[in-house]
Amino acid sequence: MAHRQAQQRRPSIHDVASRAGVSAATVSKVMAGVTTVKPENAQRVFDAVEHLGYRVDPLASDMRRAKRRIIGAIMPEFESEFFGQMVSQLESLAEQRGFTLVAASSRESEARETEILARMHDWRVAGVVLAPVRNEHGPAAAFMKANGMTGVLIDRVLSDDAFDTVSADSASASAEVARELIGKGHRHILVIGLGEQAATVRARLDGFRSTALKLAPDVRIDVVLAETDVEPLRAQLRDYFAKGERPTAVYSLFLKGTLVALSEFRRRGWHCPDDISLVGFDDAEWMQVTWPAIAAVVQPVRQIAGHAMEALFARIEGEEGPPIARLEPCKVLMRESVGSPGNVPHSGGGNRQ
Amino acid sequence: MAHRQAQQRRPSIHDVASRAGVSAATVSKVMAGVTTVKPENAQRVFDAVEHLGYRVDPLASDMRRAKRRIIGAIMPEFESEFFGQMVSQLESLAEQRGFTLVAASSRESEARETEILARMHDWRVAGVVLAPVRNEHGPAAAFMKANGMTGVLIDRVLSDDAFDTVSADSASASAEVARELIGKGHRHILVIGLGEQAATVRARLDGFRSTALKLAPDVRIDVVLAETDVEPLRAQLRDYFAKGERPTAVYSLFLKGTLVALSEFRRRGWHCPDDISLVGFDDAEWMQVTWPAIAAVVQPVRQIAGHAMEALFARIEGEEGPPIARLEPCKVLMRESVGSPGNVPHSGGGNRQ
DNA sequence: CAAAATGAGTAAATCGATTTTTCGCGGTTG
DNA sequence: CAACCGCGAAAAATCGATTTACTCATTTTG
Repeated sequence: MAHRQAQQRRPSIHDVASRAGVSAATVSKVMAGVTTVKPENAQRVFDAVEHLGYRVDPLASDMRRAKRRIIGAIMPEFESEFFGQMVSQLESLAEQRGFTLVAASSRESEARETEILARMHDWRVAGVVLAPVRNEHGPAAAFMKANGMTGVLIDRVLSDDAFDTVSADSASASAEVARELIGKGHRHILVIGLGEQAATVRARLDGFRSTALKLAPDVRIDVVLAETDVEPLRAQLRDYFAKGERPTAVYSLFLKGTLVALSEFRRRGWHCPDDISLVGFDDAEWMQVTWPAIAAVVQPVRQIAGHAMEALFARIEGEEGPPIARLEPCKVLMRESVGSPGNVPHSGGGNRQ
Repeated sequence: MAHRQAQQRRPSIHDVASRAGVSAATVSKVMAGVTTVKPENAQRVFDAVEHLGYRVDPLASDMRRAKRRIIGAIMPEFESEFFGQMVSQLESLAEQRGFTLVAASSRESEARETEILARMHDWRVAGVVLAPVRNEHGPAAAFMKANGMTGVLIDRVLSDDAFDTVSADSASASAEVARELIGKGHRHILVIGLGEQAATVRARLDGFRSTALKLAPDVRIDVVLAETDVEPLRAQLRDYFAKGERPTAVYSLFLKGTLVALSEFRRRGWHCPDDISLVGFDDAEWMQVTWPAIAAVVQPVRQIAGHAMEALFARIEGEEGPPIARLEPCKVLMRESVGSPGNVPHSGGGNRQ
């Protein structure tokens, strides 16, 4: 069978060398673009490469170097648009520099996070982009420090004393949300979030609260924070409303919270923005096609990915100096889910036209 | 500086060997669990491993084998829930078997798809899970065949003469959608899709059409198919409605189509399900929290991923025999976006309880 | 013109494992 | 008692590149 031959061993650098009539070392140099090779020999090597369809084996090639051309990426999950885009960006940026990206999901578990990191250390990756499950003080970052790994922390992180960090400017974005809501006349606002991700949640909460209080000292801000999981948050939110609390706006500090809020509104038959307003941190494609379109804070994924990789490669190439904490500006998209309070619907069915 | 030591070279198998007073070969055997090692020596190896914190370098370990313990995954994109979950699943399944998953996104380009595949071939991956941009007859599958790579094709694929395939049973699911819509009394239905993904689109379309016609020979089925991109589809859909066409239900054959349909409905001020019904292929988390909740065909991601990996590892382990085409059953979730035609809303607000 | 410097290339060491081959030794067997 | 087994372990080859050290020429320099 002729097509069986396809399964044969791929040509190695020695096959190329013997066909070109030079040594393997010379072939290696030609492939690396070293200029001290006689043009004639270089040409023979190129011809042999062409004829045999030779390609450098990255695994063998990486064997001899301490830092291999592999970058690790660890994300809490892959299912959301944010991390999906992030992985996609990181992969393309790594590829541009001739690196291979190995991505793994910690599935929101710090234990798994550390395990994955250990495995990446086994691979002697040149660097790691880590979006920690909780924050920069978790066991994963500690592991990286203890093992002298180079890396960059992103997303659920503010700043660190050992690693560069890149994240969205949660505080400023939240301040802008506060400005918008206060400006529309809201004076009783509920903020929901997940306490686990301490650093960012605090930044978002503080940014929101301080600006809101500055603009309207009489504003009432309630906070419903669940510790770790989404379902408890749903329960707490249900309780909160059951007690008769009736804020005019809800600000969700993370995507799943926005979904929870929406589903609770549904349960109670409330409609945005007539009955209650809603803004969420994190944008998603569907938010602009629903009725109403959901207002959201858009994180600059490309910038975060880009600057994370920039910082990472700088460190890989030996850049010294104290860690840098970067904050990327967000965009706030005020869509139809935000209105003015007391703006009682044209009492009828008109709330849908 | 004490913590500088962390950056030191990691211990190799020889370090372990000399500390345990045995040869490297013996250490290798102990690590591999070979039983022909004297218990006493094994114990000394374990002690040395423990003391030095030794871990096998997977890269070096893979050097000597033809098939390395790496699996490649190529998806058209990472941003959607479907492919996000898919990558997550595949990663975890690969890890379970001691393999590392390298994932890359073809970004809906067949050229990129082949490039990525070539790079994975350079890595001598043991196998590839490929979700082709278009279908099983693209250049990527051809490349795999030509190079004797082992792999499994998933998602936008029906069956192949060289590779195992796993995909959702689009035809049956579409038939069920047809049953539901016809059952509710719809007799003028619009189907929208993207022609590019020939195989699956055809299956979904045929499955829907044949069942609908069988149940109601008088049904009118319009089809709006764009060739490659989503925006042309939006334009065509706009034209279609502008001509005065007024189907009572829309069946979207893919996720983005559902978003396009929804946004077109919005533009025209139509509401589901009173003005028009909507079902989409592919489910998403947000679909159950919007008003109305969107009916959708749920693809069994875990089953697809699981069976794809099963098939792949069987082939890696040398299983012979003709390629197997697997179809995984979908679930159809009929949510509020589907109603009966002419069922003019109980003109009031009652449609919200 | 001899000595030192430069250029171009190769053989061999190296990376960190795995696998094959060889070896030593105590115990059988003829 | 010599030839033979078989076991456990060590030595050596291997995987496919890169890099170091070294060898010839050729060229420059004192």
